Amino acid sequence: MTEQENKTIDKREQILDVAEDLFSLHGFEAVSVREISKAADINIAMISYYFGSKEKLYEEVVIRKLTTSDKIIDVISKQEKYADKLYAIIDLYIDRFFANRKLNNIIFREMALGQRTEMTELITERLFQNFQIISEVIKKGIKSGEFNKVDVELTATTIIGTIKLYTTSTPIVCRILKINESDMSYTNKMKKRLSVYFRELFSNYLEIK
Amino acid sequence: MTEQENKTIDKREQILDVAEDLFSLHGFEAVSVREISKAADINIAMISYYFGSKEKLYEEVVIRKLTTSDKIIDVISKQEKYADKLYAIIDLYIDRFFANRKLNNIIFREMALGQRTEMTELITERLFQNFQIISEVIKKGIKSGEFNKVDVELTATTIIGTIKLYTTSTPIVCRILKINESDMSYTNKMKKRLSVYFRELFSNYLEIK
DNA sequence: GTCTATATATGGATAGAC
DNA sequence: GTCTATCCATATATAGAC
Repeated sequence: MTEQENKTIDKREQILDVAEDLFSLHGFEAVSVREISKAADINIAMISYYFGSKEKLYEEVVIRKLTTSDKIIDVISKQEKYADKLYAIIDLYIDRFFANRKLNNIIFREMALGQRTEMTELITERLFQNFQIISEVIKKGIKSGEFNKVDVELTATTIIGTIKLYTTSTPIVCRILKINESDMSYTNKMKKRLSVYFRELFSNYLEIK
Repeated sequence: MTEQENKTIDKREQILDVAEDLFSLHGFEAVSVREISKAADINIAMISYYFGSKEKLYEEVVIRKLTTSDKIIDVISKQEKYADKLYAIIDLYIDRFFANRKLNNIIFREMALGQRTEMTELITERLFQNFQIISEVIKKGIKSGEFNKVDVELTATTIIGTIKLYTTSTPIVCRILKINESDMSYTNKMKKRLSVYFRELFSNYLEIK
């Protein structure tokens, strides 16, 4: 790879990062390519040059992180008990949701709009896989006799729904937990607290004592 | 009230209903006043006439349903056990979230944007009240010895988070539950299922046996 | 690859006739 | 209250010079 090619990729990534920030903060329609070009410190024409259009840029912002390969199977296989498998997945999802907060904002807004496009199909597919993984573990746990017979789908949505609320509705969550919104140091404490909470919740609901 | 006044109120309400639909479907920025006026079958100039601006119209769409008085206190007081109080609140919230699906879409999108405006303050305040009511019941239940000592705030967010996922991420939920998205008859079944699920979940987690 | 200048469309809002 | 016509700001996208 030549230095020039490297530079080009950097520029592209730089634009994508800035765009992700802005789209996450204000939504697709509210952000202009002018803003993006200004924030990314590039000429406005470069966005058309690199991506073709604002819409294509938006799609690439979403898709680039959606297609990263999954190492979740490894995480699961390391644990013997189904409960531990589940908790390992939950911890992984907590990490991911907090790390990809911005992208999640974009994704779930797109979901809420509920318009069928190529992109929403891709997102739905991806989120569905997450649910499938959780559901599978719970189902197998039930079959093995380790878990109670519970509503598998709703249990899975409780996990996603609760974590999602924490990463996409910051103002209200900060209000509830009496945290200063500008103080982002709470993230780690929050992740730990969520992790502990799910263990307590499901050790009562799921695990047969 | 004269007939003319009545007609005016109807027109206003009509515009507000149509606007709520469109804002919920596409978001504030993506909807033009031209679209709204067309869909509401009124002249475009009437929106300025009635509301002053697009933004004011948007605010009124949100605020009009946010200021309805609460009968939640009645619902709680009818129940003796804290568990039954909690389940009564949950059922009420399930009803409300499903009934106000469109508005919730708008509200939580506004939350996700996380920009401090007069309106978001109002929304945050309102949502916070919901959390407070749930939290209070759980706290009192713990104090009375009826409930286990749990993470009160996270338990409350699980309730809201799970219900919210069902009403704001329809495509993925339909996918999970293997429901046809266009078939809206599932709503009642879904509400019942959620209600039963929360009872099972919390009878294990909260209630001391 | 990078820039300026511009074509073109669409948006919100309102002046002024009725 | 209702409408048409129009103003003006801002948007995306691109042609063409360098």
